[in-house]
Amino acid sequence: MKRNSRLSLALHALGHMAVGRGEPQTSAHIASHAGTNPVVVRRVLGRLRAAGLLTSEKGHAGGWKLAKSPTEISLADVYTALDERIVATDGGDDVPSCSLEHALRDQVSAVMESIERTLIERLSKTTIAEVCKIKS
Amino acid sequence: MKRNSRLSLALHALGHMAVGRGEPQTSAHIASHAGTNPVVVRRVLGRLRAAGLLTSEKGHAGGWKLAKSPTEISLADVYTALDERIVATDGGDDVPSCSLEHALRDQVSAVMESIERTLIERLSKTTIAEVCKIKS
DNA sequence: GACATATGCAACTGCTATTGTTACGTGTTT
DNA sequence: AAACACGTAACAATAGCAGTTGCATATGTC
Repeated sequence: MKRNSRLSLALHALGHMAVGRGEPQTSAHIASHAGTNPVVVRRVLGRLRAAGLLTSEKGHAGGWKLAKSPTEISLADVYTALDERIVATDGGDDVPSCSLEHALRDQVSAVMESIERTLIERLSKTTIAEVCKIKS
Repeated sequence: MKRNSRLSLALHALGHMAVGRGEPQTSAHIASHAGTNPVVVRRVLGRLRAAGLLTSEKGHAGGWKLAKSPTEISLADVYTALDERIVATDGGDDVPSCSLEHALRDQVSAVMESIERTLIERLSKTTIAEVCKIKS
């Protein structure tokens, strides 16, 4: 896989759950279709569960299910659940040295933050249901 | 440094040039203030020069200068000059395996592309001059 | 209870992208 | 000629992830 694979994998997994309504999807199943490893799937989905987007069950007939309706899960939910901060560089905390550099750094990170917010706002306008309008 | 350092470094460098009007900034000067290496600075600024955003001069009193006014350089110019595609994953060309997976992949990349466009549109609304409204 | 199944988690390996560094060439000014 | 600054190639060091293995835990079936 390549960059941004966490977000991509998460969306794929959510897609599987949204399409196969009700029946829990196992990490092994998702992994085989996504061309990756079950452990990797669990790692990513674990974050989404921590954010309350889905639930998991152990044992027979276990697996992963959506915690909400696909129409209630936005891409922003997924993005933030994964702690992705694509644009903004969270705190490069080295000494500001000169004051001009300090001011510059502040300006730059302010703009980055602003853009990050714009990105999340855009993401919040698309739901999992829309991404998976394939057969729904 | 950390991730996304190219964009950040580029903005810092452009900031220095915008503030120190006229006088060319050397890569060594920028590097020391940005806490990195002159060669790294040249690597990044070389791309911006290729995009026509700035010029460089060799020899005594040489260095880097803006090719346009700070008000004419948008963040989108910098972003595209660096060939950054933060959101979209350009062509993960592995076999689609099952058709559902194929459709899902298409949907996801379509959304990603859309978001990338939104991001660039947002970036085009901010200029270097605005980022450096420190003392202008 | 025994067993199969599936998640939870930790530790380790390996790969890849990027940064940092050194070295040397080229052009420019004094 | 000498100092200066960019241009570029080559290499080392690093960091972030994906991938893998192994084992513990929980759950349903027989």
